[in-house]
Amino acid sequence: MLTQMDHSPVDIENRLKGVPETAKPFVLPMLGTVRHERADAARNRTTILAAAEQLVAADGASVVTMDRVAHCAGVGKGTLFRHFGDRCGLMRALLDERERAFQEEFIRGPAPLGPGAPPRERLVAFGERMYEHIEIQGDLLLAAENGAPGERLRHSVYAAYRAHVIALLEQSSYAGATAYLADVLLAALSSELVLFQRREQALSRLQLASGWSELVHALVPDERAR
Amino acid sequence: MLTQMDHSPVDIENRLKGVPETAKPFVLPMLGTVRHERADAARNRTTILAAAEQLVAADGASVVTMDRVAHCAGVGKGTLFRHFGDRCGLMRALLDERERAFQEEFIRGPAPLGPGAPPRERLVAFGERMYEHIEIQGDLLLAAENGAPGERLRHSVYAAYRAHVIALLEQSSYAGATAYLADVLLAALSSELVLFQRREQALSRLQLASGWSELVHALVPDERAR
DNA sequence: CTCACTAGCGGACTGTGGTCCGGATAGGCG
DNA sequence: CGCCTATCCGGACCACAGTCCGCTAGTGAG
Repeated sequence: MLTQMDHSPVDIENRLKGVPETAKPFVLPMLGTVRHERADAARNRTTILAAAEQLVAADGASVVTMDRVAHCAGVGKGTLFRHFGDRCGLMRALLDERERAFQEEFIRGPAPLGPGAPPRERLVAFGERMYEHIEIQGDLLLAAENGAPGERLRHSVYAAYRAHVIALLEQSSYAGATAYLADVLLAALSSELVLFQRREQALSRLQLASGWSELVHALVPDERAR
Repeated sequence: MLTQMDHSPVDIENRLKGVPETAKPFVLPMLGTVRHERADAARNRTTILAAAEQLVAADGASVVTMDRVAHCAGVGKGTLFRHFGDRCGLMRALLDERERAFQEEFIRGPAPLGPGAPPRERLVAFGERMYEHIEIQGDLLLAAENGAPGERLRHSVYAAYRAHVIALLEQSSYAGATAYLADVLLAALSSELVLFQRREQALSRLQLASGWSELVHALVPDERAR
């Protein structure tokens, strides 16, 4: 009917939406700081997450509907979407804690995943850790990614992985286009592909790990070669 | 109401459905032959395809709804689903002709895409041709693939690509796990990723092509090395 | 040509994701 | 303590994919 603006769940955008330029102090809140969430809202968020977690654990992520989560949490459907934007957002929120820990591991954790090991070894470890991650969170990852096509690639989680892989490639003496190669390597670790390989192709975890190691060794030069 | 069999659009399954074992001659029709489609049904199929094609050309695949196609073709919605199974099936049908030609090219066409060139060159050509394919059919490919997660990997189109790449890898003297590598290479050519690289990352076609070429050269040994 | 059989048809119906807006309320402020 | 308003709530509502089933008409047999 009017401007078909995207329905982003990001709070900042809502905040800046239709503000008439009154005497409101022109302050852009620091990114990352959340302007005081009302107590009932916070309570609802945790209630919803708990309900969702329970339902996912019981029935599997793929059959959990927003209606059921809302009903089970004792809130209206609008509340779910207010907090999480869309279904994928809710799933991502469920993954958030593990995801955060995972990122922490490869950014600041111990070698070979974290800093200290040569970049090629870190890449190998990264892939193995990602396979493990997918093994554990499989269905949830699938549910979190299956939104608009290409949405997962635009999201901050992917951006973090991408930045990490690019950094490792640059630390190695890889001569080619690092961004391109990073996307290719991450494509090899996408949950959709990996779950297909595990379930349909019946590849063992070992086969995946050795395939990945081979791949990285073929593509990424040893640090000493620089 | 009865056996909840999957709603596959494949004719063979329908054919074998609830046949009582009367005196019907026990004949398995050759695969690929379609048991006589009624004239009105065939007419409807082409009408639907024409309507869909027109709508996709006019508005883009992503906003074309089944209702609109049905209405625009002057048939009921049930008819669409009878013929094509689901939305992705319709999109795939729209792609079918080009897809067929593409496959023909790399199976029986002239070198370097077809047989005659060394496998590594054929792989490079395959990627370039795939990039071109995605360039032209982008949105339609996206619409055709965005179904249940992993469905695209289970489909015959993917299987054909996969078989082709595996064959090329085996023809080269690649020593590792060909199936794993084939999936990785195809992941690098998935329309989702490629459209992301083109549109979000603003990579040029040339950058993609050279990235791909680099990738293949790093991974696949030259034939003479065998 | 006629009949019977069944493939095919169509559109009402269901389930799900996502939107909207009138009403309720937390919590800062006087 | 009571008011005021930004914030939040809830569920009615919409759009769309996909299902179902009673009816129609094409087709092959006789």
